Amino acid sequence: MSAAAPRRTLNRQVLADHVHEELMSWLIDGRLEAGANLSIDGIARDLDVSPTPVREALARLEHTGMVRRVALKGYKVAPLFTAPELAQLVDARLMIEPVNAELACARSTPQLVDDLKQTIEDLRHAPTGASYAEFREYWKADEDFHRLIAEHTGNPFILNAYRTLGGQVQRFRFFAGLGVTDADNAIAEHTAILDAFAAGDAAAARAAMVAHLNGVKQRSILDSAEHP
Amino acid sequence: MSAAAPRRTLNRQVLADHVHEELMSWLIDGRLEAGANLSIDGIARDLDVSPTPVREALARLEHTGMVRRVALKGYKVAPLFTAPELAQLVDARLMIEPVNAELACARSTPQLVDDLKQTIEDLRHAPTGASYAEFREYWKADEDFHRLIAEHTGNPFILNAYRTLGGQVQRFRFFAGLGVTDADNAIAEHTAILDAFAAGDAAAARAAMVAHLNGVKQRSILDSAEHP
DNA sequence: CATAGATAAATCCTATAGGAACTACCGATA
DNA sequence: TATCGGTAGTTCCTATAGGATTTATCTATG
Repeated sequence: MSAAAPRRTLNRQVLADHVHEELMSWLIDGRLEAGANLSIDGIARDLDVSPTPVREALARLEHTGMVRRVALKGYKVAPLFTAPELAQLVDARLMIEPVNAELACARSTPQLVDDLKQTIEDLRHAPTGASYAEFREYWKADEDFHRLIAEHTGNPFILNAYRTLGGQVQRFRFFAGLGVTDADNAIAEHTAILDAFAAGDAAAARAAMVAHLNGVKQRSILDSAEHP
Repeated sequence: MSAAAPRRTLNRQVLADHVHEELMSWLIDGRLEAGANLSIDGIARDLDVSPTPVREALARLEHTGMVRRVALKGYKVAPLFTAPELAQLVDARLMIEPVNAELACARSTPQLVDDLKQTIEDLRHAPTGASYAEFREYWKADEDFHRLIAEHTGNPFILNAYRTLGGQVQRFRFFAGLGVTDADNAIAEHTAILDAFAAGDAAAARAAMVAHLNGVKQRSILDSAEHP
């Protein structure tokens, strides 16, 4: 690149971050087929970037489970979940999130209740169309609700464990297409959890979270049966 | 590098993997001070490698929590744990591992029982000296015990969540220096868990794991009070 | 016709070059 | 003396070059 001028000299931001976000959005939106090869050079060409930042972005992405790496072979998009895997994912969430709800409720603040209420409002108003952009708004509101609770446990390790699951949740939700089908259920169940928070009833919060996740589990299994 | 011949032409393995393991061992062994700058170029010089694989290794390492990154600033060794953080870490383990014990016990096999017994043997025979090499043997036996159980839940997401914690456990264990002080307790408590597995009593396995982790929590707090 | 070998392309991986920003230090000037 | 400015060094970040290996294609031979 001695003839052509450098493309981004004043753009004081890390290119690898941009690549990372771009790939993330491709993966969440399902623009990439499961099992597809993620060629480093190819992505670099597509994004008009050198392979170096692509390499770094993929390395960061690997631990989310959305991308698999084989040494000296390259990266691939991880395969889609099977129905049993969907159930297992919710089982793992059932291990963590009810405790989160109980802990967060015990340390709840009016601010938290307001924030949670806001995510439910967002959920209610988010379009449930099939478009990826729309779907993402819905997903974000849903994710925010659960993440806020995880953050309010006050335990960073728990939050980290929840995040580890969350990376997978993204793909799971897209795959199952729940954003379109179970909005009413999700809003009702989130509201039940919120009510427990507002009342300061930690045991009820825990129970409501269990009920919610069991609902998610059942509905996702049904959905995945319809879309083999 | 046109004059000097390429250093590793036949070495058919990824250099970034080697750098990754090397950094990991530096971090676990405590050879790196907390808060120290991890200069990409500097590490490259030290390991006689170009910055590219170092960059990739650090990107992979970031999610373990042992290393922090600030865009355009570089990487630093994460600060050591405080006593409340140690307690929180065990709290997070208490959320996951008792369930693991219950699930794994329900699906237990003679093979698993044998493997667990072996880790206890290793624990018993591992030197408890202050040398890093010795300490690592002890830590590995301990880690194997807990990981085997997590693997036998049959739920890859749970295993993943446990691993997320595990990355932190490494530093925690080194920091607190438990490997030297509580070997007898750990062996006894692991044996109690093993007995429950051998008897096929899932509830007892769960209870024994709770007791073990509570023991770890108390002892680590005591230790960290002694070594401020 | 089928198969073996060679050529070309794609790919991963590492090294190197160089730009931009920050830091430290040192000398010159008000 | 104190402050300002410049220079060298370090560091992060990205681009580019090139080696090694695999894959695909195509040709030549049995």
